[in-house]
Amino acid sequence: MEYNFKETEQKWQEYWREHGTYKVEIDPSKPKFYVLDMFPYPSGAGLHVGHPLGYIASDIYSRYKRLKGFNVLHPMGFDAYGLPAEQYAIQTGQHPAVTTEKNIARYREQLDKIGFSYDWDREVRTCDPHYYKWTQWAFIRMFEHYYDRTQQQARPISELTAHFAANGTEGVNAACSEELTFTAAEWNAKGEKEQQEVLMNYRIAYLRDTMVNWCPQLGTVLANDEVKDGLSVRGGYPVVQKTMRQWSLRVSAYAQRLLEGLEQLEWSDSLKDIQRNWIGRSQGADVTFDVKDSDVKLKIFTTRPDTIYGVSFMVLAPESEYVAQLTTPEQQAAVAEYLDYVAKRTERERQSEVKTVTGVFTGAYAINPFTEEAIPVWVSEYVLAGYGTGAIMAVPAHDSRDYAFAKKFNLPIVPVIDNGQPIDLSESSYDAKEGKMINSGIINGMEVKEAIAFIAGEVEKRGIGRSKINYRLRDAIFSRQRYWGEPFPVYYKEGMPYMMDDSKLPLELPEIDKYLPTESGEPPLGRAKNWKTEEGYPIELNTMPGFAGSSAYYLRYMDPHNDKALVGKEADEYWRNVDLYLGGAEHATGHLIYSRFWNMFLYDLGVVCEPEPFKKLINQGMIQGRSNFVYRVVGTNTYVSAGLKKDYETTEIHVDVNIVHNDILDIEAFRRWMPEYADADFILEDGKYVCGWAVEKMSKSMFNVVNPDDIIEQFGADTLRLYEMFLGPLEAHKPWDTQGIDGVYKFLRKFWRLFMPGDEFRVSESEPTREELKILHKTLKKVEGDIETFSFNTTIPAFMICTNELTALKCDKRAVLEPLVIAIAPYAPHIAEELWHRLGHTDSVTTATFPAWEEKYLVEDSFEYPVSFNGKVRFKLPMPVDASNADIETAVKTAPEAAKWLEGKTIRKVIIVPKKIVNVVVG
RNA sequence: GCUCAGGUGGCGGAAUUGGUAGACGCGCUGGACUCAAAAUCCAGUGUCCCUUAAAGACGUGCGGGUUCGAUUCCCGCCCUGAGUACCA
Repeated sequence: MEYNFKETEQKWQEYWREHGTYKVEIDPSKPKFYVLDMFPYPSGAGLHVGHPLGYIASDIYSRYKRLKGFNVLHPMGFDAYGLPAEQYAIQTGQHPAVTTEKNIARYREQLDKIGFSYDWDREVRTCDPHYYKWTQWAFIRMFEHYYDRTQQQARPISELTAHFAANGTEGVNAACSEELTFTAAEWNAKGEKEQQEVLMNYRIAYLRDTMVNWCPQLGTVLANDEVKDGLSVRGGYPVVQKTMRQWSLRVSAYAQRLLEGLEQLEWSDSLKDIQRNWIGRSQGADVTFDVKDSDVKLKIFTTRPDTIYGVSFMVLAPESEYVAQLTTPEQQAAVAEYLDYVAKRTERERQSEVKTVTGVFTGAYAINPFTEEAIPVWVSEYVLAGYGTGAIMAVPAHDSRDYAFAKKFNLPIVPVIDNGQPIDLSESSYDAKEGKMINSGIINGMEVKEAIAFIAGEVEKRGIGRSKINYRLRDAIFSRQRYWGEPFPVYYKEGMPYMMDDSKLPLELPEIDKYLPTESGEPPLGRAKNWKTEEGYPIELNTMPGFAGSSAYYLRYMDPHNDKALVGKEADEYWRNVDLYLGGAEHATGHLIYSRFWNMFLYDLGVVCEPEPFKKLINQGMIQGRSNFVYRVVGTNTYVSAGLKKDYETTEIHVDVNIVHNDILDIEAFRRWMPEYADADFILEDGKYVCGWAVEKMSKSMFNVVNPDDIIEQFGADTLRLYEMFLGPLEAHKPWDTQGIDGVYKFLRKFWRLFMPGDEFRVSESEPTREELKILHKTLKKVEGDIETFSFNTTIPAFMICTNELTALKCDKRAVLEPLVIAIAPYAPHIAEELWHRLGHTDSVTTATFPAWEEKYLVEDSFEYPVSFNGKVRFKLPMPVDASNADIETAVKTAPEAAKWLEGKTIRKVIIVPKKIVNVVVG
């Protein structure tokens, strides 16, 4: 009887649902294991075959861990707030909640068909008030805390106000937007509003005028990770810099901990690297320069204090406050003109024209504290306002950007480092941190490293600066001018923001009639009626960004129905954190940073017991599409086969991969596909039309989307699961090609036939042979080793070989077949469940124990005799250490084991192979 | 530019971490079964030389090196992909 996947898969999916097979509860008697997928945003297009790749891998691992005796938490949910639903709402008037609900239902339906072991009772949706109540709750906590650098943790803002009242800013070491200094008396003299303004400088969630990435087309601001190459990641619209009053999260306060925390994590090195670069720690020093004929102290940040004798000019960022302070009356007009030019440039222009050097002289001169020389102060857009102090000392001889600037404006280039060979400064600067100092007064002759430390110390001694660490990581802008997001639990009194009481949570998203900004330019929530507190205070009109809801969702899965806490103590202490997290690497600088920050904050508050949310992380690769092309002869409706196209001038046109088989076009289907092709002519080769192909992103516009539903319909879910794993290494990007799926489909049917040699299900209870046991244990060992290392792609061949070998032996022993059913269950749960029940079990295969393999069955026993192998004879011999080929030959000849097999034969070749085995080719 | 990952048959990819390169699958070729097709099964399939086979030579991006032995380690290039981009 052939395997009927359709009937079987449906039957067991229903069984699992009815029996609550995948429901999980806290069980202190078992070790826990938490396997998580990055939850999807349910888009209108539904899933394509690329999406489930990671889900299948994590499901295999979950099922395996369960068979290994772990209590496995494996939940799924939806990142339900997002731009597409809102855009759709703007166009159609359809409420985003309705669209989202519909898309989720579709996703759920598709996911269910694949046979995942999710505990759906724990599902979370970020747009559900029961869920976002806790997003709002966490935000309020961030508002109520500041970051104490001395204690290296978040502390209640009340501690800070108490300190201010007693000592002013004296002794305060808090993360802040700008360093403030005031006395206790000054603090106490301030009014409520003034005090609140000061505290805003310290709060972890704070409201402030900031330079933001404004995207006019989307009508909203974007975080740094939502912008790429000056364009919005979603939509690809231009982004400009603009000052706006926005909520921000003081992520930068956690920079050092985010950096150090990486050490403990089992993440790929490349992913850790991306985060390290994003955090961008750099060790240097602040140095203050006096300004000639002025009281202004010009503070700069440098990582190369050693080059201070080579400073030949200073540069300010155009947005720097110093510009106004330092510009001389004579230069006023020129500077104003330059600032105007800079303001008009978009972020994209600025980035694409990096090589173009621009700038203007302020007219001011700074005094080099070491040489006492007066050096000109310039303004240029190559210096960024947001990093360091927004001002630099320029050393053109040893910094390529300063070099380009000096060349353009004819400023002096003074070498201060000698690396042994003559340094040629006519073409480029010498940026390396190696060599001896020259032309450098007190540090002449020192090595660069020495000089850096010396000058840093000297600067500190003279009180004109101090060592400083800067981070590239910026605070996260947290306001979005959109409708479809979490409302802020914030109201305004006399223009100052106040948090709502926890008892008012969740603050539910109000209904509005249209989803566009208001006529006066307010965000969509400006349209909401009665959007005020009971006391009549107006409520915040912005909503939270996409990453708000996804930052702590893994905690909510632990205790999804708890109405009293984000996560209860018991649940948190049992499940702790995610043991295995699977998702795409594109979240490296967004979600994965924000989540770690959010979790560390909650850790500081004692809400969670682990400082890091995701212990081990695997980035599954993307499944790309494999597109097919036809070639239209220019100016005709004639299409030429790929092999002949070089003789014609052609246009390449995407053709639906679903009407192409093995790169051969189904001509009739093509004619039916679109009206314009109805009377197409073809130039064939060998009677066939051969299509071209290319690997591209899987997308509708390329006509290369493959829907998992179609694959399941044709081959079944187990085949889809196996094939997705078989395609290649989990972490690699790889194209989907349906052609190869036959192989695993055939394998499953062969596996089935092991139990069904005739028409009847039949296993024998007799003792297996040593050979059969060897095949079994070899396979079990391979499967276990592969799952533990996430090499799922090489497990499938192991199952195939095993099945072929057992088929050849006509093995029907229960003692061999039953363990194989358990071993394959994580990969192909439906067929395994069916066989398990046919084997006479009444419980689910998920409650079985993963069979242990034993070394004793794997020991090679045939090596005392030579085996014929590709015309070679193989011996087991101790491998001679440090032996030349000749020595090995001697060793072989004289070895007692070998003598009897070499009698009267000539050794033609000796090959040493692993495990001290020698291959001898005899003539 | 900098950082990281990678480059193996017609294709996807293996190779127990320095030990028989190309497992397994696809595709292709031939055969069995069939009136025929589908399905299934069997055999072959890196390149060159050759009627075929044996035997041989060459083969893991390119050029060197270490080693008895290198896809694996080292040095220098080339190419592809990803991240990042005036971060001082």
